[in-house]
Amino acid sequence: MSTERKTLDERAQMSDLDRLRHSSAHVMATAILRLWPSAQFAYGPPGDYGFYYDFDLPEHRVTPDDFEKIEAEMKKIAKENQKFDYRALTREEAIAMAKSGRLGGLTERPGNESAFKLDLIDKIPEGEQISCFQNGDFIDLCAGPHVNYTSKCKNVKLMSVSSSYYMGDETKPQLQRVYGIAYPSAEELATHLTQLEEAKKRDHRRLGREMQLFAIDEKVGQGLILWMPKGAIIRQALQDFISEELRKTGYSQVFTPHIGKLDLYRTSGHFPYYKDSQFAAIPERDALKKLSEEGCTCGELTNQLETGEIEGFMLKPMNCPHHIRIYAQTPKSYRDLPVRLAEFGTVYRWEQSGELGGMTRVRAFTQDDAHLFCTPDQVEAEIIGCLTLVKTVLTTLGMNDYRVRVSLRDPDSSKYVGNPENWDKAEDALRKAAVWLGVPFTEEPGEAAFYGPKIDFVVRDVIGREWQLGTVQVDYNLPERFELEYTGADNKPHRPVMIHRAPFGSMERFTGVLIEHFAGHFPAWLAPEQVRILTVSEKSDEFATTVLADLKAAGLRATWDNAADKVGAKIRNAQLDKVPYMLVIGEKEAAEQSVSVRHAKKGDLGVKPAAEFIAALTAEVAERAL
RNA sequence: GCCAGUUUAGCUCAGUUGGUAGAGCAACUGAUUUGUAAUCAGUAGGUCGUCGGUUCAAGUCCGACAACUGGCUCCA
Repeated sequence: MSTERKTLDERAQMSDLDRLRHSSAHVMATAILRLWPSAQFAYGPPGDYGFYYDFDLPEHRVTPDDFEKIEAEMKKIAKENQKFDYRALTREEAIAMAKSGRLGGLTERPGNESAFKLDLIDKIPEGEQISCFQNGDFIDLCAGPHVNYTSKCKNVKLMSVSSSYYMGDETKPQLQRVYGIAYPSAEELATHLTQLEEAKKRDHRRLGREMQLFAIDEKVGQGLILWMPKGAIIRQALQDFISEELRKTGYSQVFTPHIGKLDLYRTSGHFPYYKDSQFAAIPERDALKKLSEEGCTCGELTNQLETGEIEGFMLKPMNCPHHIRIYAQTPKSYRDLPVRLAEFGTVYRWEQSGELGGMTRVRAFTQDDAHLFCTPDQVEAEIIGCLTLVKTVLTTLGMNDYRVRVSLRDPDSSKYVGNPENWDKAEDALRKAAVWLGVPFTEEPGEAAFYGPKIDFVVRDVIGREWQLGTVQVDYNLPERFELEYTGADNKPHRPVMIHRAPFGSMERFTGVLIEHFAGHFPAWLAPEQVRILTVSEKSDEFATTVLADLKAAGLRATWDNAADKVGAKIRNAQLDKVPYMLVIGEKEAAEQSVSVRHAKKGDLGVKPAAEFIAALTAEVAERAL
């Protein structure tokens, strides 16, 4: 949520829904003031599903226990049907009202001036109309627009309380923030709440545990994913899929260690510049011993590691430097380019503890990484190759709702490395590639990294959340820092361009998003258990044994539920385990060598000869059908 | 890292003003041989997140720490 002031134009275009939500924020502020009159409000915009308001209230910490009270007051205010009145103010009037505590208050509040409102007034450009809105006794500095009456704001529900920094600035004091949702009708509100329940059911953290796909263990460490056998099957299937595509498109696969010398990262510029987001450096054994004998402090050690007086190692925060050194092993000619080095490379980053969550934000993750080294002329074709791969990946998985973000440099800034002509060329290449791709894309000037422009794929999941997954980045910086070269047709040394790309982003985040995308119902090629045989009674055991052996011989992941349960119970269990195919085998099927096929999502698929089913499923898996 | 909330059996949860820790599901054992979403009975399972404090007595009250959840900040 941007805290920048919206222009009047943007405000005039505010949707009816946003008006309702913004007005609901005012109603909530009114309610909170009735309960705690000293509250000082800062900023209360509409959001995706509702609204929030940030405020300072030292006398009371709002907790979810207070929601009932606040909501009751809000309902009362809605019932009072207060009118939202607009009033234009001169800057002097506005400042006077803020100083008296009247802005963002129900009354004048001597000795409790509206400091945030004063600051907001200060931020309103000279010449722009300053205004306030009043509903009942509550007056708030506000450009609007609003709904006409508070009675419109009756379908609201407070959702959570949290904290935020004023203007999103970490150095500013923390405020309390209460989030609520608001809809025009009670039905829409109820629908949204139902959707939230559904979303909870497909939460990858919950499904990951229930389906035993992965675990995060307190003893192992925060943000460190343990892939359990079933999760590992999914990951392996995904890696096989990528590897196959890489072979088809001329990549070379490499392997590199998980650590590298600090000097490597001094050259790449990642150490010590990004040291706060990396695991601490590992000093060399001998250096450590010597320093300890000299009685060296921790601070001195850190210092010497940074300056390079003592050497050490680092868990790799990215794979590029290793790949670069592979490129540099032999002299390259323009005829050798492009060189495409791929690796499922595990990297380690020290994310702040509060940022960790499930599989989507972790401290050790494996990128489906590759680095392409090419001539400036090849950049466009290589980018198109990368985008094709990302598109293939997303299409294969049925993730068709995505947008593409092209991050370009800020033309007014000088922080970028590489020469402007190459930047123009690369940005143009990215733009062309995005057009060629034929999906909606936005250009975002100023969003490029200092080393080059990039394209990100932002995938929208089934419940509307967006995830940044695949990425393709052009890099002029690292080839420079590592002094990479190739010999051109002119027999002179040239500097290659490097492209970083990862279609999944990381195996962890991608799998997490996939779990939610499929709600745990993976297509057969990914499902940890593809088929389960359910026998009706022991009378069919002999045939079931044959079918199981045939399934396994066909390379399918099959099991047999031969417990003494009723078929109904076996189906229920298989269904809860989200096994895509269930084969019911009873005396009838055994007699005709057939299986009664049931699909976890499609239901009853009828009786088929066993051999026919096995052939069909084998084909389905091979073509990675959804 | 910051703010807030949460933490009781593998899972979902109950546990009264402080007085010997409970249910359902799962697991295990036995019986049942069953036809498209739950067969019956029994058994076992807990240092109530960890450490400390108050108290005759702590799952319950207080403190510190940890993990998790929701946000904030961050994501090369």
